[in-house]
Amino acid sequence: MPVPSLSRRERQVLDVLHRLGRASAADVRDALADPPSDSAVRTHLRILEEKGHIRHEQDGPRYIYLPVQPREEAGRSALRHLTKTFFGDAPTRAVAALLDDASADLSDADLDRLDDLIQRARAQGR
Amino acid sequence: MPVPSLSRRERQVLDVLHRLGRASAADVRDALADPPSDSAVRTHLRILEEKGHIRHEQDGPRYIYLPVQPREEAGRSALRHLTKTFFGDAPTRAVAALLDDASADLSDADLDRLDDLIQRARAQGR
DNA sequence: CGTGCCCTGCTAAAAAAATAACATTCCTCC
DNA sequence: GGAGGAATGTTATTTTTTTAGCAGGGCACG
Repeated sequence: MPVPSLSRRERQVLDVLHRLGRASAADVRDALADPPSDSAVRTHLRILEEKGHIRHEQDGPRYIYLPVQPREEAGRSALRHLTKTFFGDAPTRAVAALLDDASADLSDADLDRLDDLIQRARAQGR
Repeated sequence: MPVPSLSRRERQVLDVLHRLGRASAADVRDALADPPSDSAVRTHLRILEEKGHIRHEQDGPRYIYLPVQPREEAGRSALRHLTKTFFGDAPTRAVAALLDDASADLSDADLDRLDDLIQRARAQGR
């Protein structure tokens, strides 16, 4: 398990970038529940970039920051850690928790898609 | 979204406790990838307890620490946050990632159980 | 043109976190 | 009952994090 090398704020900022996909310093600040000064946010962005977790593109006068690691991939890795930590490394149990939590909001189409995923897993498993 | 009030180390230590269920200071230290001194671990445990995240029981001469919030519950809450951050708040997509990642290791019994969960969700949805 | 505004980079200071040293307490076993 | 060992509590120090102040550059617009 890789030691998380991010401080609390850095984690927050990086999460925001994953959520938004791409964002300016001001966007990030707006998305934080507990925002520090604009200048502070900028410092974190600069440090995250130094550490190689994000990069920026120029957009006219301003920088637009984006995560280096694709969202999907970062999500998988976070899921693995979470599954280990809270679900005894049993993905099925994590899935159960997700479904249980969300079941009220799932459409029939969603459920069909899930059935499909399971079909695929069965097919692949043999 | 609650602002995470835990520092990096505190998060690590609490994760270990969730993973192990219950653990002494030495157990926690052993479980850390990058362990500081025994004394440092103890300080974190004491602080986590002050903050109300963990509690301890006396076990003979030593303390056994455990999370206050049940593992399952903490897991759900972490899943919600993760789903928002990395999967556009779409639980189905988180499930897809989990299954995709784990499909090779899932037994038929696991898959049956998942089918069952989906059945239930369908039943509940109407 | 030049003034004001918005952005970035740099730097320094304050606050929080992480660590470990040391004292103390309690139990066990001779 | 005393010595040794293992655990906890307390406190101090170092390191990291977090924050913001301030200078500089470029663009838009009067």
